[in-house]
Formats: sequence, structure tokens, C-alpha cells
Amino acid sequence: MRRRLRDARIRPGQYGPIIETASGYDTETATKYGIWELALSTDNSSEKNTEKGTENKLKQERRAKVEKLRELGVDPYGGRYTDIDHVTTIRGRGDALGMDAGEMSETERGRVAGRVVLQRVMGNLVFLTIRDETGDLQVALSKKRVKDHWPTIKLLDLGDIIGVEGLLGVTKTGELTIWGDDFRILSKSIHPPPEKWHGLSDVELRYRHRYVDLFSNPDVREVFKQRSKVIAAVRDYLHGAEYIEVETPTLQAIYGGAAAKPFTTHHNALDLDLFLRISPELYLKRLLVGGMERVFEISRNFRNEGISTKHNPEFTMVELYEAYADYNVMMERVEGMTAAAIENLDGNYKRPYGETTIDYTIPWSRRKYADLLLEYAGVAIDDDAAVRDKATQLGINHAKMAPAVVVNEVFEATVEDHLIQPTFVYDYPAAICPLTRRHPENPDIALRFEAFVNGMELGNAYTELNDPLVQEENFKAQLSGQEETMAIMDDDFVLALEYGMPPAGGLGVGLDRLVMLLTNSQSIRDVILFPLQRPR
RNA sequence: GGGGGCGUAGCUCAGUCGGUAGAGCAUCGGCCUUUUAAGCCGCUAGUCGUAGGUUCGAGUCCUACCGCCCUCACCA
Repeated sequence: MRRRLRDARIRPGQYGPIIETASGYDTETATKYGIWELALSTDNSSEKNTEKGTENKLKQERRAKVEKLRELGVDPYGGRYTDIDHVTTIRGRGDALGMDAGEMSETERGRVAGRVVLQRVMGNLVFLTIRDETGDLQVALSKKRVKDHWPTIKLLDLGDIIGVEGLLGVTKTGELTIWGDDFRILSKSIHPPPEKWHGLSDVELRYRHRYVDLFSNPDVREVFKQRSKVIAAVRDYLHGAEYIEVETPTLQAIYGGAAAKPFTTHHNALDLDLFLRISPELYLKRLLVGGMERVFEISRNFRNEGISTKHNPEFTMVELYEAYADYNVMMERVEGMTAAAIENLDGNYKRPYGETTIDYTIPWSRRKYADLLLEYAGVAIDDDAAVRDKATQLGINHAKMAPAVVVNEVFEATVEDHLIQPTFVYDYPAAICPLTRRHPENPDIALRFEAFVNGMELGNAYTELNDPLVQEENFKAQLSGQEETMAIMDDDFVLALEYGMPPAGGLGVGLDRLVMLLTNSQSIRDVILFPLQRPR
């Protein structure tokens, strides 16, 4: 679309002869004012008019109003409108005045800008509900008071963005109101907004036209404001813990750091196939080698896998590495960043999630993997026969699985759903995390934990492996085994370890999931502004 | 990929047994200077997701396809 518009700007003639319409538009006028959508659709209207009848009719009526505004000498797409007050600010000032119902201040003025979301026309007095980023406010525009602006006000539609200035007052019914005497139309909306009461509720349309979702459903906007606060708090917390924020490549010639299928892309000038990162891990560890002792990155990662309420192909993770620490320190980091996020929201550590309440009070529960397996599956982790019996009971086809894989299948089937309250599960079977440092006293155990909340994995951490020889061996073992992990040996990463990486704790926390939990959102798509949708 | 559900006016939704496509909001035309989803009167509004099929007749039944949601599988 954008491309078409740009082409049109250069060669308007290609869109055919000028067509005179009811509203008096032609491509020349459109060109002059730079309203290309208008020029194009007007051109097409002779063919497409019948196609989408109502929508076209509604738009044409609004376009006619645009033209009428121009005839009145009013710019329907006005520019700078400064020194405005937010609705919340005006409400605060209004409250401070302590006016009675029906009263109007003689001196206190307000100036707002926002979208018209409700309109109550009573002849020569119009009540509008204006929505800005902070809330809704009523403005009243009377013919007597606005004088010359009245003809413009008669052309207002739901969805228009306007600016209003006037005295503050309280109506008979007790509603704080700006009694406008100055008025500006800032953007004429030519597409009708959704129904005023229900808003936009079709899930597909909400995702595809998120801008409509945002302006018509204030709760949605609130979720994304909270998302911003969560991420800001995580960043502040880490800065406070003397971390440095870095940015590492999203385009990677060799991908790694997780077991996941990548997206592929291509650099034309270099004629080089590249991958979108599945994790920033191997780059962040290189920074530890370089002497950056505490680093983090809030990174967009891309995994070419299934989509679900908990998985979007691109998602945001905070990944961090801390020299001379271990996974126990990382548990404190998870708790610390979550607490910081909660403090930045509302300070409430007991939060609803669906039907349950989750208590984020520190410290979170810390449970050994093997203990949980015994508790919920009733089997000892090293009792292969018992584990396989249990697997059979659960309907898991385990004949060809390695012992540790069966253990993990049983664990996932029996334990994870019970991990509702925040829990660190630690000391995983080494066989299912091959690139991980082993427990010094038990080589079958990996120094790893996962943080679970509401049965969902929130984070994953390790006491990092810094032995280059073991790392190289593990890499090779991985390569020979699974097809999708470490498709290419990352020699440079091993080289970095050969120079010497300090012992460290490393952690990744899914920020989309953290936001889901803290905002009581049931789908990851409700905390991602533009979740992936197939083109229509 | 398997299973289930959904797709009707710009939006939110009805649509009976297969028999002339409906309502509310919005729009348009009236009345209206204290309304709160304002109200009242009148009007307009449709490729029933797409393409086939069955039938005298399909929004409705059948098939395929497209899109979305849920779920399982895959997957940290």
C-alpha cells in the first residue's frame, strides 16, 4: 500500500482519468492536498462502489465533510497543538476546585486533545467524551459559547481527533466538564470506529488492527502501559545491580544458545545466508571473556516453531550473565526483577491469574528436580524400572527413549501442572541439558534451574560451563545427536572460552510471559502489540 | 500436523424445519442548551469468508479451500 502511494505521488496519471464524484473530489485536488488514499479510492469508486456498499458510503459521507471543512477554511488535519493537559491532570484540578453540581469556574481553564469516543447532540449544545492517553473527559460545546466554530462542530464524527479549550465546570449530574470556547479539529477520521459500547471484540480484528483495539478498548492500552513498566523495572533493577546493557547481533551466521529451529534470511551484497537469533547467549558469554562482568540484553528472539497461547514466533527475553556468580545468585535475580516489576506496577505481591491467586512474595519456593519427581510421580529419579512403569501408566511410549529422557517426560506429565506458585526447580538430570556444567559431586546432575509460575516456564538459568574442552566435546556430542541443535560448530565461541571465561551465572527470563502473569493475560498475543497473523 | 469451535451490514450480534436476510449501535434527514451507551420520529445500509455441489429453492445441508480462536502434538 505504502509503495503504491509513493508511486502514485510520482506518476498520478497512471491511475486513469479524473473522476468527478458527488463530494466534488478529483485527483488533482487530492494531489494538491496530498491525500492519496482519497485520490486512489475515488478513482476506483466507479468499480468498487458496489463491492463494499456500507463502508464506502460511510467513508464517502465523511470525505464529504472533509471537503466541507476545507470550504469553511478549516484544515481537517491540523498541526501543532501544544500546552495541552492530560485528562488525569484536569480531573485533579477539577477536584481541587471543589465545585458543586451545576457550577462553573470563572477562571480555571482546561485544554485537552484526544479522540471523540461518544457524542450527545442536543440541538445547539453538544456533549462529547474525549479520550486521551490517560482517560476520558466530557467536554461541552454550545453554539453560544463556541461562536464561529459551530459550523465545524456540526461536522464532527465519532473517531475524530480534536482539541478543546475552555472553562472547567461540573454539570447538574456531577460530571466534570470543559465548557469549550476554543476548538480545533486535529484529525478528521474517515473510517467509522467500532461500536461505542462493545468496542472491537473480534479477536482477529483486534490483532490485525491493533490501533483500533487500542483506542477503542482502554483496558488493552493499559496492559501495554504495564508491559512498558515491567520492562523498565527489569532494566532499572539490573542497572542497579551494576549490570551493563548491551546489544548483540540479531542476524547471526551461526545460531546457538538454545535448542530451537531458526528463521533463515539472506544478505544480498555478501550473498550470505543468515539466521535470526534464537538466543543471544553465545555473544553475551563472549562479553564475559572480554571482561564485562555483568551484562544483560533485552532481546527479541525468533524461533521457527509452533504458535500457542504461550509461544509467539518472535518473543522478548531478558538474558543476563554475571561473572563469579552461580545459579543461586540467578534465583535472586529472578526474584529481584519480578519484585521490581511489581513495585513499579502496584506493589501487590498477591496477584490474580485466571482462577487462582499467585503469591510472588520473596523468597520463592526452591525445589530439587528429583524431590518433585518423587513427590508427584512417586518414583525415584535413578530407579529406571519404576520410572518406566510410571511412563507406561501415563501412556508415554518410552521404549526407544534414553533413561533421562523418560524421566523428563514423566516429570513434565506429573509435576509441571502443580507448579502454580512461583517455584525454582533446580538440579536437572545432566543428560537432558548436555551443554551445562555438572554438579561437582554428582556428574549426573546439571547446575540448572527453571522458574515456574502457573505451570509455565518463566525462566531458565545455569551455573555456566567455562571449561573449553568440555564445551567442545559437548558441542560435538550434540551435533552428532540432534538435528536442530547447533547446526554448525561455533568455533569462535570455543576459542573465546579457551582465552578464559570467568565462572558465571546465566539467566534468561521470558518477558512476554512475565507480563502475561503480572497483567493476568491468558494469551501471549494479548501482551504482544502485533502478534504474527497470516496475511489475508 | 490431529481434534473441536467460529466467520451474517462499518461494529456488536440474532436468523426456527431448507422457503422474501433481521435487530441494536454507527451513518443520513428531522426535533432538542445539562446529556452520561442521551432521547424521540423517519431513512439508508448485505458477494451471509471463498469456490463448488445437492435441491424447485441454500445464510441454513454436503465437499474443498482461506482466516481466526481453543486444545493436543512438536517445541524451552
